[in-house]
Amino acid sequence: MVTQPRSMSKKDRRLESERMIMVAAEKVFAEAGFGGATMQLIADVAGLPKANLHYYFPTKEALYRRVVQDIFQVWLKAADIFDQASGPVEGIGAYIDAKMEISRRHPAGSKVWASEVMHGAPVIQDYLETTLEQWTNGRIAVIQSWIDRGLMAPIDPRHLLYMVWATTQHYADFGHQIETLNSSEPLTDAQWQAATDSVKTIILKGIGAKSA
Amino acid sequence: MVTQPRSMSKKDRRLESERMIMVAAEKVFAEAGFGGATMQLIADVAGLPKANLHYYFPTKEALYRRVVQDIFQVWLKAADIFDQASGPVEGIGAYIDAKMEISRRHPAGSKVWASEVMHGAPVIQDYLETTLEQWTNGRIAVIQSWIDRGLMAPIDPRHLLYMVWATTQHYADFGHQIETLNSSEPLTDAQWQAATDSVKTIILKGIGAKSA
DNA sequence: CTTCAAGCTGACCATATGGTCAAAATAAGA
DNA sequence: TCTTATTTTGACCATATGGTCAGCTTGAAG
Repeated sequence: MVTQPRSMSKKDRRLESERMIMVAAEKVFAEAGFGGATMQLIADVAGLPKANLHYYFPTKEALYRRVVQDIFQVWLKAADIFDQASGPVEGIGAYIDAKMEISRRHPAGSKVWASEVMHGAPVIQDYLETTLEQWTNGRIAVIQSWIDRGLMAPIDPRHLLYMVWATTQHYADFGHQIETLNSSEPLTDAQWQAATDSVKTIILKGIGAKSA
Repeated sequence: MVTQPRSMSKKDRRLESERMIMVAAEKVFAEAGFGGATMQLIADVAGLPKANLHYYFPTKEALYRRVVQDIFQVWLKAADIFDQASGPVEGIGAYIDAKMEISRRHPAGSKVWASEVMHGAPVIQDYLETTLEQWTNGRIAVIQSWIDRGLMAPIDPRHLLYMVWATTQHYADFGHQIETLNSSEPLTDAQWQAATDSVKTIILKGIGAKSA
């Protein structure tokens, strides 16, 4: 078994090409929106001729859909931590950590998601109605159990989730505004840490979270 | 003095026409993004021929710029309450009330603003660097004075502001997602009130706000 | 080496879009 | 009523864009 194969199989090359295109597409869709993005620009960013994109992805919509689906998966995976927690301090705290990390590492993905939802979720409406709703209801049940066990104040779990989503994603979606208000400098490690701490402090204190 | 003048002056008619176009434009820009919006669609929504739009607004960018500037004004005005407050409970509480009300009444404007910032603020960057920065610094000073007077916990005022912005605007920008998770029904009056209460409760408690 | 399927690409096309313009319609003032 | 400035609009244009396609290249299997 070779750990770093010099040459890839055909299947691997195909996946690799698709991956490169999707990375470029995510970036361009995030910067220009679906309507403002052009296949030509995505091709340029990916360093490929435009016709090559259409070899791997038949239409702009198809490419966009794949990008959004990809982001949604990252989104959901970040929530695994949530379930293994014994109480709100650990669970919500870790969830905020994870979501802030995603905002920092994958701001483009967050923006594409935000843009998609803002425009009425034309391509992932079915995901919202199925996967997201199930996930949300599951998490609401967990939070409710914490409330029932007296581990936090009787806050409506739904609005708590919205607040966590809104606040953490804000650092990605509105990153440009935040950077501008930071003397047009990207946040430093320390500033990201301070932001995360502030968010966690306010929310955990705000819901009266107690360790289990 | 006639309270409801049957006929308007030339100036009024011009303003009225511009207003109608901008209302239509705000809606279309919010739904489709700048790139996805078309002058033809805006014209259709406004009930005017496309050429008429270009009589009042020379280019798509000019129209868009006016729409964004308009929104920014509403944004700033909502903050007046902030200053007249004696302490964080009244000031931040009223600010959250006002911003939630805006999210409910002008979701399209919020979306246009979000879209603009997400794409790097190509047309209102100067506003971010001047007006918004000044406004923000002013509010930070107010919050800091509250902290100094022991009226709230020593939270970084900047991140507190971001949290208020993020959370309140989330109800407009992600309104579609929220509606989907609400059995695809718009939030009722009671649900909006519950949302506002939840947000205020968590944040005010989270920062340890005391009445002055 | 030959074969052939998979991968790649320049050139091309139909359409949609932002924007223009000349002429018609309308309204205001003398 | 006549004149003039403003407003309105259908028709038109140049360009950009999503998508197609025929032919070329590549590389693996036999």
